[in-house]
Amino acid sequence: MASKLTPGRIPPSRGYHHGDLAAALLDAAEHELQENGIEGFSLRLVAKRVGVSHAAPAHHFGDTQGLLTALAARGFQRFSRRQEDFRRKAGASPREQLEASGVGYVIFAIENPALFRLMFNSDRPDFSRAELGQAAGAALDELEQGVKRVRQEAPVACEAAMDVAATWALAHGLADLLIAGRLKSISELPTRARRAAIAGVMSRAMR
Amino acid sequence: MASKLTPGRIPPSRGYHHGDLAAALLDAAEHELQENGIEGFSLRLVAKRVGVSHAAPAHHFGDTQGLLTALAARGFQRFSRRQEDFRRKAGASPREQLEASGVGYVIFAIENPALFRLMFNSDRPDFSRAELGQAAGAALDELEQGVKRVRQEAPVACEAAMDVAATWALAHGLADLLIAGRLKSISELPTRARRAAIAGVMSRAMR
DNA sequence: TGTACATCAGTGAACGCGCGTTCACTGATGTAC
DNA sequence: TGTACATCAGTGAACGCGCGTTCACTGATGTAC
Repeated sequence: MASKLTPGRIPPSRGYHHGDLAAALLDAAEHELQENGIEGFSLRLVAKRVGVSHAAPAHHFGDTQGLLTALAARGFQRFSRRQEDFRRKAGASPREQLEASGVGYVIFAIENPALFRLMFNSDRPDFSRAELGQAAGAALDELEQGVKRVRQEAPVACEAAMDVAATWALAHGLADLLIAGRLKSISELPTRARRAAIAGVMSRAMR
Repeated sequence: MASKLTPGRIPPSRGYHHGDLAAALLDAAEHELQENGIEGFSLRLVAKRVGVSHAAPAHHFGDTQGLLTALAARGFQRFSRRQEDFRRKAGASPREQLEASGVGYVIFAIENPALFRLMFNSDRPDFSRAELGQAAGAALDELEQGVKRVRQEAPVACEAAMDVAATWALAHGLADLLIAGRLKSISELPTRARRAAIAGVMSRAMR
């Protein structure tokens, strides 16, 4: 990102220039999304939260869609990384790795419900922009590769596309229902138990 | 609904009074939702589509949220009925019945993507209103009962809550990914093949 | 090191727009007698 | 059957609001010399 600070440079804490407004706007936009939902999202509120005039964001993101596109792209990067976190802590077998991805998928959604909705349930970000299209594609590819590795280990008769669909749908459905506050039998568990329940659902269903 | 026509009564095709404006507004709202998405939904456009002044809807639904709540409630009723359609055509065993519900779940979403999103991915309808809460609850209960009947037939060691979660999540995830235009390997199939693929995913995963 | 200048980032006032809601109204309908 | 009246459904003008966007501007920064 062009506005990224050169390393070691300390941004002035106050003053006419912000220092790293682009990043600050993304953070603020994410909080706005959490608090007001996509339906109540506005550029003016984001600017207000950062303490900057409401015309300032245009210098960095063009328009509202630009900001939401950048936010969704950053979301997909974090989404991939979160799944990687879980894979790193899991066993080495393809199956354990795939399950870990699935758990990471769901946990990310729980940790970032508003962002997850922006990424998956909104028409507002522009997926045709390379920035976002690539980030989203990379996240999906990783999952697809995971499924293929499991099939190579224990080949079965079904079509690969259906394996991918089933695995993805399970993780995605769990994520979406949990953040919508349905499936309270799981979402209301304490953190550790909830995580175990999610892992249980993923592993039983992948069997 | 209070505005329901008494049977046999023919509404005047033109005139100051509409005849059955409440139903017409719901239909128009659904089309608006399809065309503009929830994010672009407005009461004024709905009224315009029906050809009525933009203050008229207030007489029937109070405010925007009232209209969206009624629309979502009607959606859940149709959602239940659609699943029932598929159950009626399926085999009698609990497993076949549950699979049929799952397929109906996904097909409904494909047939009514905007409505499905209103029902599951929006904060705008008010689920605390009895009208909607009951319709949504009934749809879920039916699914839950289906899972329980399968477990009675072939009891396994897992918690019932997890069975429900896995089954629901699979159907829901498939639905949500398909209407988001992801999973193109399935969504771009012709109707019959697509339906078969959905049934395949559901049945393999429920195994 | 100092100065001039170009570039950039953010300001704040102004714009037009569509929105939901309110309100006094009027035309149509149904009912009581 | 006819008339008076209450109720209801829809009108259309008006309101204030927050929105995104535009624009001339100004303060800060970095660079060339």
